[in-house]
Amino acid sequence: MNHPLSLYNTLTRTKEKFEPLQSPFVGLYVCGPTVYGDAHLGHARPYITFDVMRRYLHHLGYRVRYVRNITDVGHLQNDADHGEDKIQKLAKAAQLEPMEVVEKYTNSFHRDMERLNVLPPDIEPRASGHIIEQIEMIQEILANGLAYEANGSVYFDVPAYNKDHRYGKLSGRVIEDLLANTRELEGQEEKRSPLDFALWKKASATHIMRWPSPWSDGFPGWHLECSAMSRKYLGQQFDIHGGGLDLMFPHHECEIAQSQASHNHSDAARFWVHNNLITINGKKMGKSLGNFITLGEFFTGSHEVLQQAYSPMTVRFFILQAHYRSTLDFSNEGLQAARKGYLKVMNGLKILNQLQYPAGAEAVDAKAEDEIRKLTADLFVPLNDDLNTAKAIAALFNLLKKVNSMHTGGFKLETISPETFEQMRAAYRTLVTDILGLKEEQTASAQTLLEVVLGFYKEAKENKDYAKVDAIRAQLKGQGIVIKDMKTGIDWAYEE
RNA sequence: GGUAACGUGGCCGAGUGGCUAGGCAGAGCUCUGCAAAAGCUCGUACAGCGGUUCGAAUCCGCUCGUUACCUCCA
Repeated sequence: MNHPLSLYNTLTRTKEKFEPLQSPFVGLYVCGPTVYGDAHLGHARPYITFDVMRRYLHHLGYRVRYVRNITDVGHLQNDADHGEDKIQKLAKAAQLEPMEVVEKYTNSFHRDMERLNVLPPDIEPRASGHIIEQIEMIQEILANGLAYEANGSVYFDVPAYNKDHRYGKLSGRVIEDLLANTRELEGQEEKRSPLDFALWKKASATHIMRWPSPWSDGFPGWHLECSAMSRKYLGQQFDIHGGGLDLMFPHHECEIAQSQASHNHSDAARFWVHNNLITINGKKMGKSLGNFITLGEFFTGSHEVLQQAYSPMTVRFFILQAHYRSTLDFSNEGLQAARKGYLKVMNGLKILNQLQYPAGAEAVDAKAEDEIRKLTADLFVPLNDDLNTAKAIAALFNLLKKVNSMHTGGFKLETISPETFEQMRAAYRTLVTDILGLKEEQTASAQTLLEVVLGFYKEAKENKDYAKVDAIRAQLKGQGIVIKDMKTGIDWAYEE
């Protein structure tokens, strides 16, 4: 596969040319949601980011297997919940079965993702469905002498592992520094070192999410599922592992250690890719901070800080207008700007679909031809540089100016060749719909009705019945549609 | 405290040594029955102070400020 795609690899802290282990196949694993609450804007970022990555890899000709898990068991807490499972806690409070909670929020997550036009992963494994694989992995690590059992629980032996491998290589941590800053926490007396983390945790008598194992009735440690499931579906070594920056330590660090300790393959994934966080008033949007806005609230506008509802495509565009490794600050102004930008891009797509190359009128001007060819080529260049969607969108706007001029007649279509025209049209469509994953939010039937109304408008206009003309215009404006009277005809556009 | 980042014009946000990023907002013009849309034009930038260089938003140092991870979190 000959292409110039490079990605920033957290492991090496550099951009590296992307080469799959077994071209044309690409294995991509992304840490999925913990399903105990509705997804918020912060969750949308990794899933949109890696959705675009997956779409772009596909565009380049790779055959991608995209695996994104559902975490539905076992996230231990060491704080006020005293080791209770989050899902279990919520279930008790609501008098629900834990799996009922899991199902509810899994469904809600899927709905949100669908609205955001995030394609479903090829495999979406659940942690609860892979207990056996996780137990197997623990046994392997035990056999290699890098874990130990204590009172029915099993812990990963970080200091032992660190003798031959470097625990902390991904996040740049040094074990001595970590030890020097460890706090005394409750329930850790079973551990030999405070850095050790649970592979299997014995369930207390009241803990209802539990599975049998060689060591106790209990549940797997929270880093283990990703290691076990990525190996099962992508192999011991695969191409790309993605997730949020906040998962880098300890989650991904532990994944690397577990994989190395169980099957002796360095790093599990060759590329470790991390998206940055979404902030609100400069602070990370997160569950624990209580400063999050759910995606559902965005779509309906039902949150006090939202000045209006923001559609799924507005949210998607907002996220894509920043590079995935930069923090992105939420603001109403930013969302409103994104909304206008999105509509502008979609209006361009509509225009492009209508444009027809004038038959037999070819009068190619070398300068115009070069200009369009260059603007078209520029569309994809930024994506090869670590998936810079922000820059690609900027390039899109530059081309869009020309497209709009073609539509209004300022740029004569015949000054470029039919081939250049078709290439431009195809490139614009491909970038917008296939790669960036932006789609029309208006239904097709509504558009058909609109054409009918425009017929009446045209008629009133020809009769100089301006009262009717203005009335139709006002009515449509109320629906977010504006009418454009141009020399070349009547058209409509989404009100930006 | 340790580790990792960041600080760009009214707002958002690209940019890893020289070539207009882009969007939103604002001003003007063209077009128009009036509009709208679109196009064209315009303005205030690179936290501060030093340094390297023919040349720095971009490299180095210091100062100030902000954030993230180290504890569940995308």
